[in-house]
Amino acid sequence: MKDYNYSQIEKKWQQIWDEKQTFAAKEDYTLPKFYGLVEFPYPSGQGLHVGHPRSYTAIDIVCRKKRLEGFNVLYPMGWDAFGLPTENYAIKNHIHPSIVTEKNIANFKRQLKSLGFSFDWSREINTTDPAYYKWTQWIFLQLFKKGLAYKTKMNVNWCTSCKCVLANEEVVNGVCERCGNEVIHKEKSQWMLKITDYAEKLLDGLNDVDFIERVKTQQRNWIGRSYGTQVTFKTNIGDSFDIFTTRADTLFGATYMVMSPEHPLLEKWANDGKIGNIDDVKAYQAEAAKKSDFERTELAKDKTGVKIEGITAINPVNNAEIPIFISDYVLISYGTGAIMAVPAHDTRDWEFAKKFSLPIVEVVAGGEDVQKEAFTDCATGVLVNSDFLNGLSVEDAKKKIQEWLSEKGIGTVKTNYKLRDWVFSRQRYWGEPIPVVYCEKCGYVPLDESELPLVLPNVDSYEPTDNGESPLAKMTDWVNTTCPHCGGPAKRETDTMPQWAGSSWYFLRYCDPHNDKELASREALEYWCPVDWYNGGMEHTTLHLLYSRFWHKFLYDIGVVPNPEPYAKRTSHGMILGENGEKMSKSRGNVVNPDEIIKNYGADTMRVYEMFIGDFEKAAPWSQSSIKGSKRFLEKVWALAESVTDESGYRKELESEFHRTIKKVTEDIEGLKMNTAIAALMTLLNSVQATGKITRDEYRTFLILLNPFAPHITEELWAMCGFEGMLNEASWPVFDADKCVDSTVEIVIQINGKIKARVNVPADISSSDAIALAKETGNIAAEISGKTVIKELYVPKKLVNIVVK
RNA sequence: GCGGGUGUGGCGGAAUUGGCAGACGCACCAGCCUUAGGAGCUGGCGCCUUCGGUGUGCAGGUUCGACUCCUGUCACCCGCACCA
Repeated sequence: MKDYNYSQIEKKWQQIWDEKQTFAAKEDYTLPKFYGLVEFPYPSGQGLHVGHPRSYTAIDIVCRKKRLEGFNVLYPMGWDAFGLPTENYAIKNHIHPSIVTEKNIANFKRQLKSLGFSFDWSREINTTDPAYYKWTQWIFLQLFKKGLAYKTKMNVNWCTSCKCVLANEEVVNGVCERCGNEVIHKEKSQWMLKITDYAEKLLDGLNDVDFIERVKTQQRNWIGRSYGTQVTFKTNIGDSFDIFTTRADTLFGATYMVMSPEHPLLEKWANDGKIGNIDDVKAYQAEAAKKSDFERTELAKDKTGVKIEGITAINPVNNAEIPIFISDYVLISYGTGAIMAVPAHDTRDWEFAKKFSLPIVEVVAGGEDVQKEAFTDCATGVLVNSDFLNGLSVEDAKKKIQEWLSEKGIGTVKTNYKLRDWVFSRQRYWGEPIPVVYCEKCGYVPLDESELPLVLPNVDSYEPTDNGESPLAKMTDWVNTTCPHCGGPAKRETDTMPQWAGSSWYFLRYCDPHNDKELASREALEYWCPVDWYNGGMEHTTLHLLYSRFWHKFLYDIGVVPNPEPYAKRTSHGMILGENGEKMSKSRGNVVNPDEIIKNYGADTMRVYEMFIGDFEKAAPWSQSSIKGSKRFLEKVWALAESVTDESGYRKELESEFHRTIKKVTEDIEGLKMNTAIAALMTLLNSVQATGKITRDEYRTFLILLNPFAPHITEELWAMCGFEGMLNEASWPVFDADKCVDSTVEIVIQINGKIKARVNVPADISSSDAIALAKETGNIAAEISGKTVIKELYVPKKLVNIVVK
């Protein structure tokens, strides 16, 4: 028999699959469908990482199995190709980003093909292709028309190294998610998308989808809904202002107020000359503005602030005059940018009150001394020192005070979210142009849809500028245009869209990727959507995953897509770590190159190994020696072809094990437990090997079960053994539940829970027979003689336990 | 601080309506085969000194029986982080 020449075999089948378009999704919309999706990669210059195939292989296995089960499967792939690294490479080497992108894509595609993924390459998409980003721009125009895209001057996150604005989601621990450099605040005019309008829908939609729990939790926390009350406070100088609180019940305990240093009322009061200590206030405001996010969160836990002299607030419940402070522990971007401080029942207010020697008044009894520690428990407290609220529970007091406030017209029930609007413009070249012009007369005017795509023009230099403008701003003949509305002179928007734009709807394009009339036909969307199973990284939970749900819900609302949620099911894979247990990175020198692995072990071994490596959801370290186990397994499967007999069916002694394995592999693939599915196949192989031969039908079943994991070797063996057609056209085996159990089983016999003996019994033995048999086995009788039997029990197919004293 | 998760051999990891702990694989050990082996085959392999004990982070509890359930506790990882 020939040796297992994986290189030759893999190349052969990859060619055949390509030529025959074996894995192209069918246009027949009457068939049952399955849409499997993995996050399309950013084609970086480094090429594929061994982490990519973990996700791709898992869903490839699911898709291959679904095809064998008769589903019309869509498993597409494409390129999320706009982005900074390409642009930076282009700057350094003076090559146009599109050329770099093309080269990187070719390399990625070669690598993906060499792993034998069953992608439908006829539906390949590329976010930098004008035919694609035409529709990205089109969606932006729809958002603009509905008032969900707007431009505003605001305090933004600015990465000093990328020279670019970042979304909140892109700032991690005060530094740029991409380059790790410091993020500062900068006042800039930016395009924004009103994702906050969808906060409620994004939260509620989570109840209707099958996402792993940690994804749901993380999105819920990020959106951060909280129910509370907005209360209006008057001041001694007449102006009033609103605060937001979740603890309106503690209103009697409010002993001071705090405003964010950026609160707009401060400027008015300063201009009106109402602030007694204006210099101190201005100094504090300047100090706060200078701080980066990092300093404000990490280093500023220690409370600082300045009391505003000359202005006091009036507590509406008792008309007490209380001081107003400014402090950066109150954020302008959340709630109303001002709070009532209840030091007795809020830890932060308590710290501030201690530092500034402010009164701490207990209004909820049930905790320790509030002078020593804030009492924040809502469940057990009882209201005190609160006039008409006294004696009520926190919950009841909230209701009562809300009624009271609303009667007086000074308080309303209010829901707040942590989620902020999405900063949508970037001062970089390599992104989708924003299809809007600015006209002195008409303001921001969208391009007509017939003008799309607005193609990214060629520029001489892609260098970002220090003044915060996009490289496109230098292209004056492109920038200067006419207003679509009034025909007068106008300027094009020179900022581009963020990397997240193209990926926010790409899964829709796969349904109908060559359509030049609409982003995808209604029939295609109705057939394929929603995505049945989407696997991707946890790092995208509050970025891509949230953004794309937002766009999708918007598209649903304007009638473009038929479902309110884009993804029916979301799972997430753990990282593949370096051999030393650390994250793989060039600088750590622990990067494993997939090309090397394919060359030395083959794609099938690589696939089996990555699936066998451990729990799919957890991080797992790469092991160069463990991969050999997967190779040996496939070598054994190969060698078994020599021992195929002419017998048909399953042999009696192996029948139940075959049925059990079919059951196990079938269920494990659905549960993404590829490691135990492979273990079951290995166990079955060991059992078969022990008999020294395998029947045709047994081998046939085994090859089909293994096919999704190791598609090339199984297809080759299938052909070698002369089974009908191609393996990918075969049917997934079904198991018979009745045949999963052996007719006799080994049970253990315990005395007082300790194992004393084992015995084979018929699987359907009665309880009394089993116990009787147990007592006759080995030295059980001797062990229990002279003792009192208190209890005897039989757990079917497991054990007999005799309890004695 | 808040939220989520994890803790099992030398290693990756199996096992949950409570029922044989360590499946499967790696590494390792012994033997066979070989001129040779980073190949293959056979066997062994949690810990303790054998009989026999003991063992799933630690300490208790429930139970005939606990990796699994309960109480407390420790450690680590991830996410968010002054969100009122």
